Amino acid sequence: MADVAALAGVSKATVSRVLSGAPGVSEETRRRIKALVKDLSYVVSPDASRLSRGSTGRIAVVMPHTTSWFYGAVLAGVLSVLRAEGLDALVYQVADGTESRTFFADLPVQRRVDAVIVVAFPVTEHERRQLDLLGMPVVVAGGALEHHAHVRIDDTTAARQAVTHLIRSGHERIAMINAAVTREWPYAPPADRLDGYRTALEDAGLTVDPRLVVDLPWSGTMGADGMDRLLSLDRPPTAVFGFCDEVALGALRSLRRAGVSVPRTVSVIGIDDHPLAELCDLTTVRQPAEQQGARSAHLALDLLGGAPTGELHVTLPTHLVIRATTGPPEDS
Amino acid sequence: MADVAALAGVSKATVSRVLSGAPGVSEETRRRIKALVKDLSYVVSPDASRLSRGSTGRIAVVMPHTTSWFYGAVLAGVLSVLRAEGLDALVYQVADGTESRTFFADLPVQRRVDAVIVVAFPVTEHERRQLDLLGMPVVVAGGALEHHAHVRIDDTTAARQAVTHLIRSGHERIAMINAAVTREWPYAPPADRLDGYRTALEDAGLTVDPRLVVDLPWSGTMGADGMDRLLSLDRPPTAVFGFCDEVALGALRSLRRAGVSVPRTVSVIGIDDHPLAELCDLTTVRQPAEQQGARSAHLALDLLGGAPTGELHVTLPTHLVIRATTGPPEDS
DNA sequence: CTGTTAGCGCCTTCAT
DNA sequence: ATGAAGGCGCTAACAG
Repeated sequence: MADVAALAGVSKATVSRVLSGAPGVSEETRRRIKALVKDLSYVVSPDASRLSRGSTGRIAVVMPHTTSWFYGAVLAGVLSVLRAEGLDALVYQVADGTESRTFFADLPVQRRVDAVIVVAFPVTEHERRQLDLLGMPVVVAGGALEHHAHVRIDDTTAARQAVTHLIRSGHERIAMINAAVTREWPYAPPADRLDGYRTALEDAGLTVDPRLVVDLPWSGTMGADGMDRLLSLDRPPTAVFGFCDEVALGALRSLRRAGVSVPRTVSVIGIDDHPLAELCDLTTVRQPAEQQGARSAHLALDLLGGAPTGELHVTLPTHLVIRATTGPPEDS
Repeated sequence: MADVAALAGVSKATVSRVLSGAPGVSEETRRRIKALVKDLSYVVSPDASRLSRGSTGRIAVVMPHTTSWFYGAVLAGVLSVLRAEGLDALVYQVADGTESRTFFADLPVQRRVDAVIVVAFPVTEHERRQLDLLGMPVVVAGGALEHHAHVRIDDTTAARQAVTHLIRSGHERIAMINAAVTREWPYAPPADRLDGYRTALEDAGLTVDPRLVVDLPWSGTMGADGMDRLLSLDRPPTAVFGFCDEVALGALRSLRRAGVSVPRTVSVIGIDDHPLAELCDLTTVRQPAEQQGARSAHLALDLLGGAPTGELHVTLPTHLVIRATTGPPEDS
């Protein structure tokens, strides 16, 4: 910048003003400096700028992993909003317990970012306190956290929408394959979807048969495993509600391999509307993943702006998407 | 840091030495300062540190989108390596033509990072030149770029593995549903997979029937659309090779809806080994996405270290994964 | 409107 | 082994 100033015959201050669009520079010198800057293809050093300005111009996105659709979509939403605002995103992947421990112990985001967006992450009480003493805005996408802004869906409602659809189709023996929430697959509050399943049944005057609820730790094939278990029952269910689409797709595999007709003999429904759900003709409840990311980013920006103008706790709606894996039960 | 120095009764220089692990400090003062630092839970400002040191401690990851499995997996690989090295990742999503244009015009990564990892991105000649004048290491993951390091698979070979598997199973009328590469879905070199398809057929003494090659611009359902087209042929193929798993899964949907038995009447194969391929029992050729990310990150680190010790052009192997969507043709 | 003067927080010679 | 001083590149008061 010193060079530019010298070549333009002005002071660094003036160049700085031009580059930051600050007022108080004559149109003419402004034009001259701009031309020179373009000529030299000069760009300011954000770090130096931030050092003296105070803010980093970056925000951290913390997620357990980046591979599955949900996290990718949330990230996409965050990025598109931040880019528009000229902010950079630092992505931190905090997968297993070890990484989580060191992350919250070292808090590597300290002094590196102006705000943190935590994506669908089960935060312990201790970790929450760590987050608090970070002293910067924290917003949660796809979950909730005491004392902090968040954007999410209502998991209980989503589950009810799914199960109610099955009930309305005439089903009475409805099973649920539930994912025990772990560090590796934490993307919904532990019990919300199960609660939705239960209340939907109860509201319809149906009883909850504990044998029809399969609880498994997350794995790529847990949906298939869960379905196998259900198929080995004396009286298998006529419909299955999967914790999420990936679980439901796993259930479909077991049914296909077992030669069970879908939806004639067994109906299957999930939650998410994963892109591949469409290709598998899976009935599901859609949740807006990208929007959750985008709204979180907006919330973070608001918080940064100092004026939390809107609501700090956003719940986005979910919608039933009926495809080909659900239908009336065989004997009805 | 000034505070720490004052409280410890030493100079900032000493504190700095301790914090950066530099030699020339007595064990005793070192211990004392460390304790104090922990007490105050003080951390250095990376920005300030970098300002005076010169490097940013960050590297940029540029990808067309973050939603699909491949990109997420590559990102995961990159992140795990960088984290181990204490480097931060700035993620840039450059989706459509407009974003791409502004990205390469403004080069927002300038002065913000020490190196750039470009993920599976079709770079034009002009853009390549822009990248060159960035003056920092650029490595390509999942693709190749003149003058730059890269990590990828051999797409031609992968396609040959897939098609050869079909040929060995006895198929002769083998179709390909090819994704016309676009900005939105650029994750393989335009013609490589098609070439692999062709040479595999030719090597087996089979003729390439142009009617069996469907070229469609990328979309979520292009696999299904392509399959519909193939099914409407006078003599439909007995096997279909999809550009990638998502295309193959789309083909499966069309076959299922049309009541065509798989693999009895038509076999289907893809490339990727997408996590859901397993749930759909899809035969495919696996490519190591996460590894491509990890290796790219290592390459970037090497380049940063100044000593490009290893090979700068890495090609990772792919493997056939046989599942349930391929088998011998009906009449053989 | 423009230039001068201080820092921002840290690292790095060079002395001591 | 430690301290003092200068500078990294830029912005933010103040002056003019």
